[in-house]
Amino acid sequence: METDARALDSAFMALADPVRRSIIARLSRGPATVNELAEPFEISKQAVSKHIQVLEQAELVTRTREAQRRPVHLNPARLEALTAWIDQYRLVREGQFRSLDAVLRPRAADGSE
Amino acid sequence: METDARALDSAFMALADPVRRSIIARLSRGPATVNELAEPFEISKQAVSKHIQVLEQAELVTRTREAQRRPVHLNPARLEALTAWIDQYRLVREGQFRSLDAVLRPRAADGSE
DNA sequence: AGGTTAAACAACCGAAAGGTTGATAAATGA
DNA sequence: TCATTTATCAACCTTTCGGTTGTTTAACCT
Repeated sequence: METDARALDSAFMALADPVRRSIIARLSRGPATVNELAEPFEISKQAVSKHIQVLEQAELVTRTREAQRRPVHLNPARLEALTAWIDQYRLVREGQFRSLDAVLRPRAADGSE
Repeated sequence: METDARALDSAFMALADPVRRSIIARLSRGPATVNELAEPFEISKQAVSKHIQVLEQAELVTRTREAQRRPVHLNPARLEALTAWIDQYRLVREGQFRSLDAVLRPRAADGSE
């Protein structure tokens, strides 16, 4: 399954921040509201809200509605897409040879993703 | 076992760019010089050189010296560190439905997986 | 030595990231 | 109805990113 380049851009970028990774870690234990997610951090709730928007645009999390709250849920499928991308190079490298790569990735030679 | 936060910052950030991911893809087929890496792109060689510096600081690649050339090599160990980070949350999530979700949403129906 | 090739260094620019404060919207509940 | 809770929207500011062009450094080859 070929993941779109923009999707990878936004997902990797979203994970390139300790606050957002911490939010992911928290959500792996179950959904949480913005207030709950903001609590451990020194920064403002608005800042955390922005971080959640970044994660949402990257489709790493989704949100539902419940009264005034908007619980945030982890989307493990996106995380899998990232490991899938990484693994294709991590694993290919094991064999170290171009021929193996040709077998695994019968594609153009210019490093398309 | 906990990878340093700064290392994750720089590594995920480095992968959040299509040019740099393409360079990783190319290097998975073996080392290459800056000129070779720059060739497929429209941007200047200096720009590619900067991209390589970003990858190098993230320790996703290393460089050796060979006459005037400075071949760039992939560092698969860093890629593994990233999948290791992702996997700890991707896998934990499998069994998670209770906790806050059950408390906050007695009539849950999200079907996001 | 002089010329060529490979690549980094440096200064600069526009756009985007990450933060702030203040105002607003939406649903709840007294 | 009206205050409260929850969270977003809107400006704004500063720093970083990704790109440019121009200038050096470093090693090679006659």
